[in-house]
Amino acid sequence: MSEVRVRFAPSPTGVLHLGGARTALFNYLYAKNQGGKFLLRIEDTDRERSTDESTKAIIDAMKWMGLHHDEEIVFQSKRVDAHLEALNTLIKKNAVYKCYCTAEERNTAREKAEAEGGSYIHRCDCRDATNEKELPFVWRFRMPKEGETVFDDIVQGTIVTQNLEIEDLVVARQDGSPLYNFVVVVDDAFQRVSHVIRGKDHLTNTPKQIQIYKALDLPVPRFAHLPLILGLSKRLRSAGVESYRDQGYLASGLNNYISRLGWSYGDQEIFTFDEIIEKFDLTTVNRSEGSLDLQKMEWVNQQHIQNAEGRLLAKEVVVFLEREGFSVAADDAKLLAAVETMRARAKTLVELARNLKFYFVADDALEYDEKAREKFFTSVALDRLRGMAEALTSVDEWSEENISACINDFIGAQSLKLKDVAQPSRLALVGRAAGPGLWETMVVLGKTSTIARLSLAEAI
RNA sequence: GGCCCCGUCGUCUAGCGGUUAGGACACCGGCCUUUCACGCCGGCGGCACGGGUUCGAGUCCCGUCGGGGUCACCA
Repeated sequence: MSEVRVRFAPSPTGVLHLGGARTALFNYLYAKNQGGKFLLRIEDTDRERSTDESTKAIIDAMKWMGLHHDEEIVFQSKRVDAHLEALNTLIKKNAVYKCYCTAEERNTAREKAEAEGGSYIHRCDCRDATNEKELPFVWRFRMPKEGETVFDDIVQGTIVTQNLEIEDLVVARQDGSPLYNFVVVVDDAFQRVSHVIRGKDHLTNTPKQIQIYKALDLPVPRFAHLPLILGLSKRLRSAGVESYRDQGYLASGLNNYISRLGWSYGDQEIFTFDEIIEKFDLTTVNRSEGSLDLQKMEWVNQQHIQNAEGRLLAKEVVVFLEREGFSVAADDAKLLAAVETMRARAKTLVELARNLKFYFVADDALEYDEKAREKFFTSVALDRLRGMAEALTSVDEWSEENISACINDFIGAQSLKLKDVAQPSRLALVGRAAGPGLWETMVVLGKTSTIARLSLAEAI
């Protein structure tokens, strides 16, 4: 069996949005699952709209997602010679013809067709004209007029198109520059692409391209057209992968979520990246289109935050802590410990970083939640906090066990219950009425900070 | 409008002629508990509609309706 070679071929006209990201991901997954190659081609022949910034943004986004391409990136704009050569082949084979029709002529014909309630398919006398004219022309492809074009789409099933329904598409502009449906064939053949995996919006291009493959005597690849992602609000639609990265998504979480849009593996929801690669199967991809569910996406990300290796999570969150104004080393022992106390409480890295701030703020700069302060910092409570602070000075080995024993002695001596002091102390230590368990919080904070914060607590 | 594709809880999905139609998110209860989470238990909620085929249809066929894609000298 020949090697599986797939490609992702974005046009660099904007950011890599989720739809494109999923196409790239599915290509990558299929390639890796099959032990094949994942190629990247930048379709930058539309000079008007293509930008270098966009190219860079797409490459960066893919890199972040972990979708590393094999072989050199192919820039379509650098392949015009090959395109022109292929065009020459078509000309020699009489597979294309000169069409002299003007834009006005086409427009009136189109309007007429639409007025009659049909669709416009360009047909003119140029195809059968025998005499050359000294007029501007485009090259049109001589589409078969009879029969049908059939292909077996891996996800969509058998697609049959009547050849009469396929237009004699223009293959090269008046200025001689080749057009998309033509160059995509030339380039896919050049890169020896075995499977074309792309969005379903390309479905109607496929029969045209198949006819071009045949005219050029090139092997026709297999096709797989992915259902589109619907229900994206305009804002979500335009949001690039990097905006999700900035919102605190882990690459593994984002990949997991978007892979499940159209693909599934029994009842399993959470997958590591390697697991998706191992289990991915194009033939089980759904035909129906799906839509984004931000809440579920967050939940999936949360699961990945919970499962992530501690050092990796710490490394990821450092950037977000930086944004909150805290500079912490990725391998800082306190950070590592702090992350462990908080990971179950964050859906995103942004949230995790915010929750972690209190560990790193100066003891006398800790701010208290106003509502909680009014509720818990009663004068009785504050007395108890100071008592606790004093009792804790006697703890030598600063462990959860010893801290817990010390505090229990303290409250036992006063016939109190843990409930009586838990929330006031939490507020004094964390600044909020919610947070990790007290003992673990104290351990991470350290003896000095713990005692300082308990003593510093004040009513308004 | 022509052509093409799709249609299971609100959302993502399992199902591949015989199931009490399963799971997940969200939502609502409860448990756990020093708070908030996490976790656990339970609940709500679905085969778009109408015809066939069949002993039997979410599963097969046709139609209707609904949704989407595409109809460039863009990619």
